[in-house]
Amino acid sequence: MRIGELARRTGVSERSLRYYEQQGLLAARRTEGGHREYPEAAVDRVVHIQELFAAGLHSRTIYKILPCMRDSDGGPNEIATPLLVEELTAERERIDRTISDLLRSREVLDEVIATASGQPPSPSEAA
Amino acid sequence: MRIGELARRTGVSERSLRYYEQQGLLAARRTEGGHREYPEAAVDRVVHIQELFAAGLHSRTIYKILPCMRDSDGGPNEIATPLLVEELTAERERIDRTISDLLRSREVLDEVIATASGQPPSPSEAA
DNA sequence: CGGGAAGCTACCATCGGTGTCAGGTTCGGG
DNA sequence: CCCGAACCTGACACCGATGGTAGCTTCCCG
Repeated sequence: MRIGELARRTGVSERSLRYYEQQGLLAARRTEGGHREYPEAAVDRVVHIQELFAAGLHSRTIYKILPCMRDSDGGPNEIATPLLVEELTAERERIDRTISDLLRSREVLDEVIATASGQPPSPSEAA
Repeated sequence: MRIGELARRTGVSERSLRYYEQQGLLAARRTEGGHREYPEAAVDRVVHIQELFAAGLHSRTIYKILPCMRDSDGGPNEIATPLLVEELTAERERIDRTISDLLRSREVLDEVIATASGQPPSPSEAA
């Protein structure tokens, strides 16, 4: 498929898809005239990429782990090097901290919301 | 206390503390000569601010919810307006989505790490 | 009172994914 | 063949918290 369809099907802008390619995250064959031609598997791959971006990983990190993921494009996988594993472990810890922050902040929001709803901070009923 | 001590005690840079003030998040009395003078409660407040920043809230949003938080500086609180509640609810949903993304991405990382550690996720085929 | 530590303001830089525009080329149905 | 839709490359802008520098002032201990 071409870039327009891929964008539509993934909800990712064409701009971003080209950026992913530039970062080495997403390969594409080219037509004679230079237009990108994506395989079906590209849809899943873009979804994966989006997830990792959403988790705050940098494109360079994603670049390194993509070949180590299962079913990244159906083929067999590479194995992460010890160095990469170390990096991913650090990333994992960062994610854990972020989740903790989010949970705590969500509680704060809930408290403010509950208070405004006339319920002093003990979550029982919602209006 | 002055800004240096507050920075030390909260782990937040002086630069950021001045930024918080500029954004209306953190008030400070001034000495004759113009130096900032913070009360003890500022430490807690900065911690709160950091948590909310860490959760991805913008300073403008933090500005609006700070007066609605308990013990923000020990005094009585304002009650969030319906409009603010709506905004906070949206923010809450965003946080929920972010947490989901993080959990999923963490699983991905764990899988890659586990695979590299010699433990294939499903011991059916070993290449 | 002198001098070094600490503060002040103001400004510019950075990061990185994404939006957007401009100007040109390719594609493909009618 | 023609033309509009789709695509191409390249460049610039943005967001927003934070880092850093420069040049000057204030603070406070000795």
